[in-house]
Amino acid sequence: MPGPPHSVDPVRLGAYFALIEVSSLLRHAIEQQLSEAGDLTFVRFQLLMRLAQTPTGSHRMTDLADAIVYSRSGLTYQAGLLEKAGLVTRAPSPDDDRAVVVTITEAGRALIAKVLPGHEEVVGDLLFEPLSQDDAQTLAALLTPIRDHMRAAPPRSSASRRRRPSSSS
Amino acid sequence: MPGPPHSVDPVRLGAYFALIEVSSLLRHAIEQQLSEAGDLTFVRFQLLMRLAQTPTGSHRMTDLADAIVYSRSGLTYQAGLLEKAGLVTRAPSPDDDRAVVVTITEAGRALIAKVLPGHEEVVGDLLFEPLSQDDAQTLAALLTPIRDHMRAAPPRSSASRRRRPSSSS
DNA sequence: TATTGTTATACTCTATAACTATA
DNA sequence: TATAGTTATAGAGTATAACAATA
Repeated sequence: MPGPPHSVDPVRLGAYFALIEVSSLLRHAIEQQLSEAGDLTFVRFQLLMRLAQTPTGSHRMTDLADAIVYSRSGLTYQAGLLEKAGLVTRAPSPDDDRAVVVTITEAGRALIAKVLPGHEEVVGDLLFEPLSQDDAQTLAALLTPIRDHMRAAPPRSSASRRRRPSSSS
Repeated sequence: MPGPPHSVDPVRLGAYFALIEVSSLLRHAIEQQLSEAGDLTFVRFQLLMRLAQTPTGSHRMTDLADAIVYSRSGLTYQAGLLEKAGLVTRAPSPDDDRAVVVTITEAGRALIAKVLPGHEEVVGDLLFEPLSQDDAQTLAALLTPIRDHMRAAPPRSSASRRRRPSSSS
């Protein structure tokens, strides 16, 4: 019986599988902690974190969508939930009347502060426990260029809004 | 205004963020390729791959659930879809009449074969493009122990079936 | 005309609890 | 009694397409 026609580099395969598994398990654990500690999902936590990291605590909707993940409509949904919970505000941008500026509130910052220690504990226990400080450094040094590369070359995902040919009934 | 009360190790933070971002972007791209090339989701692809890797092409339901992800009911759902598509079969286990053995079909193997080249291309282009062979080796060497550690210490996730105290309605 | 964002919608997925059957 | 798996159910999340408004 034939094996795979062109066997894949086992080293890469191992790295790839481990990456998938690690991120999947990590995300699972994080979701659970965030949910228990602050009724947050990982996506909403990421959004709040991204906002909290800027001096103004603000971002445009599109920037958030590009940074975190998805479709604009998906972000509108999540931002709506955050706003409803009083964790962010949305206001028209002064610069561009089409744009909406999302800003984290005090309550949002407080929630981050409340949740962060437990979050870090999970990440520390799960991700970094088997790693030395040097290892962590190495890991960052490997992953950062990958991240930049992925960001630079949006190959299939994140095609900005497509427009169909229109016309023709 | 107070910064974070106990600033986090920036190196670890960088590694953590990069990991999240990389896996998220990668998964997005993979989902897209699998969907276009073979009408597969990543989860179902993983299930088929896991099956294809064993000599018999079989696994018990519980083993699959533990290996890939989730709740048993979630796996039942996904296995049902795979079975309906003719990619796997389900049969009672000879050893244990409670157990169900899932087996990949020829069609399942064919679909894997059809989808795999494109899959590898995406992974190669996105994940390994900025990495030397040595880098890939290093990455695997870092991630594998983490994976094993996470598997060994299921901290919050994957509590096997819990049982409430019962009684006392 | 291109871009920003929202809405409506339809669908996929996931988990919890209750249940059956076997060890 | 504990484990394997399924079912019913209910909710959350996501993307696509259509739309309104501004650049």
